[in-house]
Amino acid sequence: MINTLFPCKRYSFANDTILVDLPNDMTSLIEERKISMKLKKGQVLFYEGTIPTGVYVLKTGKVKKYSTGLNGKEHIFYLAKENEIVGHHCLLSKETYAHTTACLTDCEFDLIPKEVFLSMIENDHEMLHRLLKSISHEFGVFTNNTRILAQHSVRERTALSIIKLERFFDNDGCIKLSRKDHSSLVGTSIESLVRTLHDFKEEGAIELRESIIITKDIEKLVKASNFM
Amino acid sequence: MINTLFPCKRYSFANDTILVDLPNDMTSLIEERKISMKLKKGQVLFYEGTIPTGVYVLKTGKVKKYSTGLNGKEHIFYLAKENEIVGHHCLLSKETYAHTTACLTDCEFDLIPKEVFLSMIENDHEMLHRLLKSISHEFGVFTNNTRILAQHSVRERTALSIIKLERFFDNDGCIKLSRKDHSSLVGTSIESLVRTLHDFKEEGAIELRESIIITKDIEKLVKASNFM
DNA sequence: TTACATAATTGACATATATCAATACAATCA
DNA sequence: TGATTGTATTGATATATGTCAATTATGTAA
Repeated sequence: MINTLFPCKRYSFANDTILVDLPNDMTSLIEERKISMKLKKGQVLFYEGTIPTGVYVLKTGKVKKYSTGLNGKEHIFYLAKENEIVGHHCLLSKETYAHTTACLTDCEFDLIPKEVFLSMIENDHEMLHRLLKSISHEFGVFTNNTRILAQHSVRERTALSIIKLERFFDNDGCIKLSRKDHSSLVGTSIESLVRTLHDFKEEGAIELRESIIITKDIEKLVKASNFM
Repeated sequence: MINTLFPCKRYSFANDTILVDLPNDMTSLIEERKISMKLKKGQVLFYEGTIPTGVYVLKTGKVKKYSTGLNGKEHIFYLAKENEIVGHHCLLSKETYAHTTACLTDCEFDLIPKEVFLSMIENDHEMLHRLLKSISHEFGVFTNNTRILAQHSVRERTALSIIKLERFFDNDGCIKLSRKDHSSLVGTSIESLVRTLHDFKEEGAIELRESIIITKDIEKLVKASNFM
């Protein structure tokens, strides 16, 4: 539905198909070598500046990716959910992590050790191409995101964030995210976000229940986002 | 010098080593199939939304990459110069161009046709890895850029832009860029940029001569950028 | 349950920044 | 050379947004 109203592709990363339908030997290699792990809500998967030990497959739960700026203020530039790969960029660029990844909910991960992952892309062309395609696609998404930050108002960015968050949570329009995280995602202060949400509520675009946002009228939000 | 004052790497793309020291058969393949072309200052190399026909190697000159937003306002997210590859992302993601590329100066390009480039990455692992590394690195740079847009003031971003532009032009501190382009790069209005430049001049950080910026005191700019 | 901590909201206010309008300057061309 | 066009600068003003402070609501542990 929302896809007809909104060009979602240019606005979302979606790297959840990199590991599907791999040849059997790959799948069994992963099964054999993967390290399963669980983290609680709020815990950090890896920190900015540290050295990658592998890539993570998020089995259940949701995480935020952010870098830390002035006064320790978080800037969330991406949310990931089930079946997405996390932490592959820095492994591929052979650098330390450029950002921190922390859990928004309780999470389960499979850690694929560095050498396993690297040997996989060394031996499996299909996977290498998927990776390349995925990362190249993200380039366009980032282009869009920086433009939106540079040119759009807080009100417009907030509307856009709700549209994206509805898709991300995919739960009857219910969005569960703290005001702090939400404001870091939009790139504004908590207070400005709260006021904008209040406006959208008044206008009948959303409902607010115990800090949960429920979308009511996406078309109004699309109009408010002023994206085209 | 500036490298000691400033962590340049996290702030610059630098994809100028992808094609150097390739095996002889690659180099001769490129030589054989490349199409040389020249464009005048102001001309467009390719437009947002069109289909890629190959990748371009910028031999001489400088270009801007931008996407067009509200009211046709440009958002410049990257400047490229001699020896950089342009237009490879969309070829790899198999999408239409996510942005426009236009010449800031007279330019010379080598166009490597799509099928030649794709066969190169198919057959040369080294190049594939360089590409992957380069694009993954850009991910971290973009992370930084969005954070700077979200959290830093126009004054801070302007200072940062001058520091980056000095490196980019690499010409005794002389920066030649129109106010319009410069403001699109910083993500602000022309007037706000002009006023900020005026301030930096007053403070002795830069000089302004016939619309050219000459850096005088980088340390002052680093301080003004407030980047750490 | 109560007490405490954390999160969300609201209000008042200061200010950074965009916008509109006018002027000055520079570049190009006939 | 002057005329014309585009670019840069300055001024005045409105407003969106951030900040600080106070209040209310919510969640959590004893």
